Amino acid sequence: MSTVDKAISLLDLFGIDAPELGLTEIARRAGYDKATTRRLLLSLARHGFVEQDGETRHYRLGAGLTRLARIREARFPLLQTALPFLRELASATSETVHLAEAVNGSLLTVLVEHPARANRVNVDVGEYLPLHSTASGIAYLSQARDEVVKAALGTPLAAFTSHTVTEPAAVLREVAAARVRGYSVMDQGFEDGVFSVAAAILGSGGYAIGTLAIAAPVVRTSKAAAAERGMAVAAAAREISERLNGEGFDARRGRVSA
Amino acid sequence: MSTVDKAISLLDLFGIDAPELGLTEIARRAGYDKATTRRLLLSLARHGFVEQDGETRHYRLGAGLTRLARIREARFPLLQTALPFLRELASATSETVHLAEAVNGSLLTVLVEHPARANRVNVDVGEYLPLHSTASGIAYLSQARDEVVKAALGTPLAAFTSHTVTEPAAVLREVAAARVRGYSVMDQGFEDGVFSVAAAILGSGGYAIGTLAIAAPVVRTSKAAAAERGMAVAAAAREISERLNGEGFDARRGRVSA
DNA sequence: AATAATGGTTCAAATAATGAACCACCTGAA
DNA sequence: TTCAGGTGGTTCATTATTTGAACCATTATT
Repeated sequence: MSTVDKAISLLDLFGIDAPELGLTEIARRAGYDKATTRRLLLSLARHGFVEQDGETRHYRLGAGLTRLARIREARFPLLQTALPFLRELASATSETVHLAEAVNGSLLTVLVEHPARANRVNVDVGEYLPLHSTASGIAYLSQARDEVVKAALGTPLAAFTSHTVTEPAAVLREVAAARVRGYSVMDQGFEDGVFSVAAAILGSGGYAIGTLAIAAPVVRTSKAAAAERGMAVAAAAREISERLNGEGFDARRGRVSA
Repeated sequence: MSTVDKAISLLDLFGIDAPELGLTEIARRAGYDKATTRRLLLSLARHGFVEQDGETRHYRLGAGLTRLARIREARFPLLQTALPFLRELASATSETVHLAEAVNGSLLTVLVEHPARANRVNVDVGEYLPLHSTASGIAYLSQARDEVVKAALGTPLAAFTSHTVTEPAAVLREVAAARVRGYSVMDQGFEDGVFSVAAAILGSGGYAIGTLAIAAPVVRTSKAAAAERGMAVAAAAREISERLNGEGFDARRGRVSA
């Protein structure tokens, strides 16, 4: 493992649940020596990726990340483009709506809108979504390159609930169905009691770069409700893709026409 | 220079002006060998800090940054808290309003609201602001630790325009004036034709963690207008500080009371 | 006063980073 | 077709950086 990987992996220790950590704690969690850990943290701090509290001496994520994230957004305004659609869907359906982005062949939750009601599905920003057992994952695979699909189903598939489909062939059937339907459906494949629908957001190459999903308690989900939500995410995902890739983007062909 | 620093410094090559770069280009700009550069990029890509376009093979900033930036924001909601104030100020004054955050003793622009008019001051997200020659810098120093002020004025001060004040003693007088007044004033110290006012945003320790500034063309700036803008930024900065640090935050004492 | 935490530092030994030279590929020119 | 010059990407002996056990200073806690 390269030193750079070690340094960056330190950043992954900071989550919503553990926003500030001491040196010894970080070294212990990461499994590196204290001296090493400190040197890595200093490098990260030099670029504003972490910062140290003057009083407690604890470390936390720094503002340099915000800067780079905003430069990326300027180039690729996924969040900005998608946000109004998430709001709209969350308010129309009164269910949790979340946006995931493809990173290294994994899906990463980057934006969540929770409805204002007590019994709802909770999704956290920063959560990774397995490809074979979430509506988002199936939707993503339905518009991904063949190699990506092969890679995703090549390793053994984990069973998260008693409903999780773990045979690659069965997953592939779901993927194909989603491609035809325009959206994917997942009944408690990742978490018990959660029913989701999702659709892929396409990049200029015509392949999925992310997904938009609605997650609802299974008790509030009828066949009709699922279809309705599915049509809604599919429409929103299509609209987001078009805005993202500019005019002249044909969803059928999935390429920017010259 | 550590390997980690080299890797992270590659990210700094991606700006608003150069959002996508090829391998050779990156190696050339960074001054590293092509093989080295590629290995560093692969490490960064493994964590989603950069991603590679499948067709052009060019690299750009990745979605992993967004994830970490959002985790930070969850802990420290400066952008979220400040955004409505920036909007409000920009619309009330019809001038450019920008928010900067302290990173390693430098000020970094993280949020900008431009007014809907042709003749305005342009500020870019990601820009660093010199401490001695911008209204933001002076405001920051007016609420910074003594060591920070000493460090900032210890090295020779660059003259950006014919108006730039470069004698440490004169800068210190400006800093003191800003502390008394509650906001700082800068007349074309960084860019000709630009007049700015700024106020510090305080962290829970009572020291500046960032600044809020209004930048206007000097032709639209009278003494009265400057005072008015100054009062407005000061009030907004105070309000943001209070919200950020929770109730019980006393701006005078600048500490969270137990 | 002893104990056990913490953050931080040192330097010889171990390991990982480096870069010149090398492909393979593409594009435009002759 | 062939060549030149441009990509992105790879290899491996040489070299420089990273590593970590042991160390110190400080701060609670017993």
